[in-house]
Amino acid sequence: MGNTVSIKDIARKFKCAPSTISRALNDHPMINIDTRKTIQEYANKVGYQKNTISLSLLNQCSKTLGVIIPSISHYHETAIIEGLEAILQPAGYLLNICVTNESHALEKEYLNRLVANRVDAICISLSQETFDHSLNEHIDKAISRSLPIIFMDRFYHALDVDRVITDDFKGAFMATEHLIQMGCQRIAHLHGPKGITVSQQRFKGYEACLKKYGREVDHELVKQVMFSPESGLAATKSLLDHKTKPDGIFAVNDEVCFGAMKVIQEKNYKIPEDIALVGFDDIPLSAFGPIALSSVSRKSKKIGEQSAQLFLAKMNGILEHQQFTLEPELIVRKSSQRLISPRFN
Amino acid sequence: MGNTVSIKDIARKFKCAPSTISRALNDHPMINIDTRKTIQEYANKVGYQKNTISLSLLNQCSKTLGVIIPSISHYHETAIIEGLEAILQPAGYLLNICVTNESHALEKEYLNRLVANRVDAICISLSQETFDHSLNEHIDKAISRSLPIIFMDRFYHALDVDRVITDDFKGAFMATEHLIQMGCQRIAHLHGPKGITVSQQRFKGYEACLKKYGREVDHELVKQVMFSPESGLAATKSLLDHKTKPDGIFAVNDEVCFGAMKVIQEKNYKIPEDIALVGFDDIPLSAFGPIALSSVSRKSKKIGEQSAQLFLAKMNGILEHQQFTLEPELIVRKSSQRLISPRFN
DNA sequence: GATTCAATTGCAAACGTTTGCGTAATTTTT
DNA sequence: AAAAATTACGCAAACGTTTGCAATTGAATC
Repeated sequence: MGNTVSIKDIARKFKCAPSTISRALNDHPMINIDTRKTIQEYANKVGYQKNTISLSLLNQCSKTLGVIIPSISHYHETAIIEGLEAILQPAGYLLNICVTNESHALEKEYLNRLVANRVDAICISLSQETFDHSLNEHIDKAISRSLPIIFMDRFYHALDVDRVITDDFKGAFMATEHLIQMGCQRIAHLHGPKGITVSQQRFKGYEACLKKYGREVDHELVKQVMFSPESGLAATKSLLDHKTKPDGIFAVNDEVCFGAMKVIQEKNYKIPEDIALVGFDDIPLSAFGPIALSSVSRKSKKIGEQSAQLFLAKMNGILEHQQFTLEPELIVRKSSQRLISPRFN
Repeated sequence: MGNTVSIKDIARKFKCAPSTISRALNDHPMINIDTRKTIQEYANKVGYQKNTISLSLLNQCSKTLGVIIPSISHYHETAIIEGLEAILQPAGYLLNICVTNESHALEKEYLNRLVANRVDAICISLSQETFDHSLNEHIDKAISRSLPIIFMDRFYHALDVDRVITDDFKGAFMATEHLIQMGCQRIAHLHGPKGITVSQQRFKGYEACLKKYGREVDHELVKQVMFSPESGLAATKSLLDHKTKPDGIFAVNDEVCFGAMKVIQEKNYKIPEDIALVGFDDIPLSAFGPIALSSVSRKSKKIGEQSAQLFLAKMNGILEHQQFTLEPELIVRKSSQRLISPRFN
């Protein structure tokens, strides 16, 4: 830092006003063309780099987007970040990424820090704790200072906000319907963590689909899991230990399915003949598990791209709130593609 | 933004100087205790939030760390970010995360942008293109302006720099030695992308271990891959199509192994009996693949934590360059744990 | 030769906050 | 009652950059 050179330094060197240097560096026609060139060359030589901080202060805009996410260890979140960067890098923005680990306290802390840093907007996926305890004054406060907040995936109420989500309900419906069409009679559901919108929506889609086909949700067949293979394994084990085994499982995400596949194979059931399996997220490894896994893609990267575009629209003064709901897509692979009728019928 | 309230606004309200407000909000004893309370309450009521940008300008430090990584789609990178955040969040820092997609142009662009934003330091893992063409003037320039640069994993020469890496050589050596001890005679290596340090180091470790046991590298058994399961599948297929098949494979990472396992099973070879397999990175799904995968853990989160601590040391004025080399750990699972002798002997 | 005009450049304020120093006003000490 | 000390606050500069406006210079016009 000691050797950072500023416009003032250059001005001293040339014995002229900082404003002249500023204009010269910005190629302002007001400045003599030769003067401009000379100054630009000198600035280049001494490695002058514009200080964006002073600009942020002046223009009241930091060219930075705050991103708050509950976790960064799954494909979905990293794909969102890739989508955000794909759009915002060319637009000259930087990303301040904050991971809350599903903690409400951290979410609040980070939100404050981003506001203090005057990010131009915040893209947020709420933490589980924020849901569980409806602790959302921090969000309301941020909105009330007219800082654009864009919700990704998880939003805490149906208020008039900006958001980009996937139609989880529909995705779950499609997955369940697919299992039914594959001849599954007892379709279990590995239900995600309680408070989270996506868990709830996926359960509702599952429920609605069963209802459409004249079936009821059998609560013996619904197990709650975390978003991890270990959790999926444990839950599936308890499903298999039960007297009425499932012949199909729709799980809240793919990692959970990897755990499920493990224990199903250990118990020598065949996938998909005995138990058909559909996950959610379509992670890059889904085709490379024990059995190629069928999965609902929620267009994770697209969520990032769409959020970024919504953000850019906000920056251009479009103030109306917008809601985007992306269409999920069912990717059918071996884990649910039955060629023979199920053993338990 | 319209309704952000500043110290000056509050000063107008109380008909006093901004300096008084500033001191009051910072609980400076110079200010009358009652005045302080009154001002603090008012500030709280109107939702005053300190503008950190002005502070950054004043203090010449932005409380932000720039992070430049080539990709964000693997466990390793996200774990690094988790490690960085674990240490830097409590210290009051924010992260500016930039993903280069292995592009030199983007790396350069992001580096400039971070410098312009006056981040306090940069943690960087160089892009492949930067290696391939030795395009590192941008790094030298950044270092010459005495901006602390901490290299993670990939560093471009043995210069006196700050860096935190895993001993890839040793990890590869351990993996190869393990395969030898499991009775493997023809150990193949799925070699990562050419230019990258980690690929080279892992190959060297593999090579050195073979040499230790009086063997030569058989270049028919070394295939180059990208860091993806698809690439691993293709490379393994070509290995298996060859007349002299391997009975052990050490792969540059776990994703590659997932591809390898797929094709090995399709061809009805047994893992680990016919072909034993060891990967690298120990991703969360490694135990949940087709076969529980043995893998070298490179302590990804630890790299982030150590880098963060090195950064904090720099912020505290420790100027000497430091190099940390973390010890890898071999996690043995089923994919390499042979109970019977190999079929091809 | 006075006036107008164009071409360059400088001045100063602004963004929000902190901080050393100066200065009142009040209290304590002699 | 005068001197000294304490308390509480204001002034102004600083960080780096931009920008409207004023000012200077020189040349062109009448």
